[in-house]
Amino acid sequence: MNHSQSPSPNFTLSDENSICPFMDNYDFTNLMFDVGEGGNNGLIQEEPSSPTTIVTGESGGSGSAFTTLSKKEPTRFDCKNRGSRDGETKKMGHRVAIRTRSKIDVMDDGYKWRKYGKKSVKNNTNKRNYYKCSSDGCMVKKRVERDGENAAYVITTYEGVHNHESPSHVYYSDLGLSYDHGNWNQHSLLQSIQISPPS
DNA sequence: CGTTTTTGACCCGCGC
DNA sequence: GCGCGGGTCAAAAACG
Repeated sequence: MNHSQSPSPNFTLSDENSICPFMDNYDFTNLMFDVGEGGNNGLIQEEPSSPTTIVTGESGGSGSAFTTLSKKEPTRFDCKNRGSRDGETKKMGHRVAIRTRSKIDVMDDGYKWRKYGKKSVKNNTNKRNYYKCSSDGCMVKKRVERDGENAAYVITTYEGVHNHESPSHVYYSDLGLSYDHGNWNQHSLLQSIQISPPS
């Protein structure tokens, strides 16, 4: 289970990869972008020229549903604000869904994730994994599931915004390095996505 | 020894 | 009101 634990460049994936695991394992073929801000239906536009689609959703309540690449089953991301438990303010953070083609299920985006659940969903023989940021006070969640039809694809959904820098960020910042090929990961991508953090 | 994973149970919203 | 689908909890095991 221990994939690349440390954000160090020395990734030791159990696979046959060794040098550049990112480029080997990750292939951002489809990213879904959904700007479900308020009322607009964040539909994805799948452009053949740039097959990069990202889906983000900001708090919601409003059905920021998006159709996934014209699949037969319209994948819908309903904002389940289960805050009624403790009467907490039902505030959900940023949401980003990314569909990638990768060999491995979980991709190391620089953050430390702790798995807290596994569930088999409908329309998908594979299981969906639920992760939570293990950083203190950071309630960012992440859900990873393989595409039912294309097992080569992995759908990763981030929910929330980190209230801290990623370990890899501080690591590389300390070393004076910048994000480059080796350190490419979703962190930089997410950074570019999360341009409008929730109030 | 502390942290994470595992796994079933529980819980909750929604549709019927 | 009930059942389904999905999300989370929590105890124990596993891991480093």
